[in-house]
Amino acid sequence: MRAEEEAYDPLLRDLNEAQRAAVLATEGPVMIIAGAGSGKTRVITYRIAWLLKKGVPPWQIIALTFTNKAAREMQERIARLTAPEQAKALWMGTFHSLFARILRAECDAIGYPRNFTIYDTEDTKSLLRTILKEVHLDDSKYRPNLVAHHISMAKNSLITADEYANDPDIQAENFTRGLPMLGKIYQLYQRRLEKSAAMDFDDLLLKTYFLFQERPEILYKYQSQFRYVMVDEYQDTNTVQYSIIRQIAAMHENICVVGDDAQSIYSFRGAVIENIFNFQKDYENPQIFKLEQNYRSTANIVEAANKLIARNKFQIEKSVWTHNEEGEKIRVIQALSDADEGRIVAQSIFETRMQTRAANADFAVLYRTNNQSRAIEEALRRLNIPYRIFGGLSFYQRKEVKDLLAYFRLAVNPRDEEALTRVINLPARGIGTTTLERLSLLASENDVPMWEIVSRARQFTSELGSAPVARLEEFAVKIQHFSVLAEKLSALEAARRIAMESGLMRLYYSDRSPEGLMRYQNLEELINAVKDFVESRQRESPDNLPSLSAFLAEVALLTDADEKDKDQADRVSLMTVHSAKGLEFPYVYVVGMEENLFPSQMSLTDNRELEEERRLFYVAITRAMRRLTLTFARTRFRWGNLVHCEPSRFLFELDPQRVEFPGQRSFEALQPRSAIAGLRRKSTLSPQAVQNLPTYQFTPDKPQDFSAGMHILHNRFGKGLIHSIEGSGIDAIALIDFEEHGQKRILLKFAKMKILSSADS
DNA sequence: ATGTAGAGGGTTTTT
DNA sequence: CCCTCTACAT
Repeated sequence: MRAEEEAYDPLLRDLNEAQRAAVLATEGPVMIIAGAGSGKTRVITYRIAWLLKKGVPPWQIIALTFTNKAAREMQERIARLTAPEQAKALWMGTFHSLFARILRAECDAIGYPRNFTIYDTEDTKSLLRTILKEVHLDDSKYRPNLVAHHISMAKNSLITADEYANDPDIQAENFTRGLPMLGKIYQLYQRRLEKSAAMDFDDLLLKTYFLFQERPEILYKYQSQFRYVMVDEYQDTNTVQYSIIRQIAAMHENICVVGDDAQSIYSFRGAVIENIFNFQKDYENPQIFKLEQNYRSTANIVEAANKLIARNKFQIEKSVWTHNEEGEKIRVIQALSDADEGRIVAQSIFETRMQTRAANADFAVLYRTNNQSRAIEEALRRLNIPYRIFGGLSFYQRKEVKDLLAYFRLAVNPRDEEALTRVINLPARGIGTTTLERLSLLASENDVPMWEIVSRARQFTSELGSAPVARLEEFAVKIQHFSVLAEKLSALEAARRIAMESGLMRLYYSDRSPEGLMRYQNLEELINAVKDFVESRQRESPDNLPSLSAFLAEVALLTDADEKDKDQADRVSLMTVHSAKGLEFPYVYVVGMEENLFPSQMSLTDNRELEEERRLFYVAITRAMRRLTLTFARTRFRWGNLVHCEPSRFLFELDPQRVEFPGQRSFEALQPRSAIAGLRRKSTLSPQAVQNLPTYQFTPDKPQDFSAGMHILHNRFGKGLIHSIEGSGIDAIALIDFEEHGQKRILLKFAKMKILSSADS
């Protein structure tokens, strides 16, 4: 197609100039920096539609997203732009789901069965608890949550269990952390997963990486297939994701990454914001497009957000602007307590609805932490305002649902030890803790999955006793029967029969309490989910019946955000700022704008983390289309006691021209002078100075500013702690312990380092 | 084997 | 505060 024809293609008419350029640049490395509200999703979907229109077969395009929801929405939009069959044949989905698909196809190469189980975080923690108990480690010191986090971070950084356990630096670090056994636990955990034919979320990525690394012919196959690679939210990729993308894209280099460094908010789970900064170095001659026109928000909101984010030192230069009207000023409201804050928000929603005829669904209340929802909920209920909470316990995490799923899992993969221990005595069949302990011991002595012992219990009669053996045999026969059902029947039939014959339906039915009833209904709901799954699969290919194992494969990667909103009722949305990313609402309330909450107190000591909090606030602000309201409370219940709160420093970082204080004369009137002075002092950088800084720059502090005990950030070696300083003046040399690079001697006059926190803080 | 009381611990964010 | 785990009693 010629350039002039392209300009007339109806597909391109809906795009502005920058968007169109980004869509048309299909070949070679491309980075699209998409400011908030600049039509990012539109560009991705149109770009893919354009490729399809040019005749690229859909299966040659892989498009990676972070949530199933994003993938689904884009796929739907592409289906509308092109044809549904085409959209369906795209490799479009989350990193986890697409790589799980590849791993199942290539399972032989990694020594896993096709039906491997995916452990969710619950399973992971439960397995860790078991291991900790077995090696007699104190789980209040080795908190499963903490251990899981360290293992996850290691996996996200491509460090295997053996590497982790054998690396002297890591060992030393864990020793000083007071967790010397971490490496050992990681190894045990990994062996246990493999014995269970299970993978955790991170394994789906890590094992894909090593598969490609160790089997070039398999990598070659996928490299050849995926001629076009697209990655959404590139600023949130971690090291494994980044590395796999490089592997896949290496052949054709038709890679397009889309993101916004200003919205990078997931470093806590291993995201490396540098990935987006480094794109220009990683790929040759990349084309860079910046989508800077905001279509979403009023000028007041856009400008306030710009000015706020300009305070961050690490960023890619861009200027988001809008043609939209000036709009209302941002409202900052003080509340006396968290309950009062809820009341104010609810009242305001009520009034706004009356004045503007806005729908409930036009409102969102955003908060930093999930537990803040409570006060808001109560207030909304009092005014009879319907609401919906996003996040929290997902359907698939509820106990009874996990119980039945465990039976499904066992039917498909009896080696799944978490599933086995979960239901081996549910409903109660006289297999108590003693028997379970013996089973576990036998399994590790014989180095086989626990299921081996259960299914051959008779051979261990002397260890287990004859009564338990009889019960175990009965249980084993039942599971084997379920396996046959799962193999022979459709997912729905198998699910129904397993639900009945496992005894779970009866168990929960017999509980006549309201909670019991709820649980029973949830089981039915799960069966319905299987039904939906079967029906939607059959719509795609009517000839073959989807199996239970196919259902499990899909369900393992669903989260609460993906639950179908069958309930389209008109409700106010309540959610964390994190889960609001990518969404927009006409009226947004950001509550809890207080020090130690937003920014979170965990972030205060580390400048990088504080910048991430600021980006998070940027995300919050830019969700709003028409009106943005920020509230903070002077007191709040925390851990059950009332604490005094200070307004967030972020409030003081907003452009005063764009803010108003309904019912207050000014910000100053809200508090004692000293508090203001203190907050003001913390934000000394003038916005102009910040804006004039070059792209992704690094401003080092001066040599004389450093002293022993400081935490610093070095431009090459990363984070470190100054051990001591020898000499003085221009020849001073610092001995620094770097987190990643060990101890180094650095001449201060040449060092490019920043102070993260000083010794006394 | 099941239930209850009491202690202890956790609050950042999630595929 | 609220949830979960444990210990102990039944």
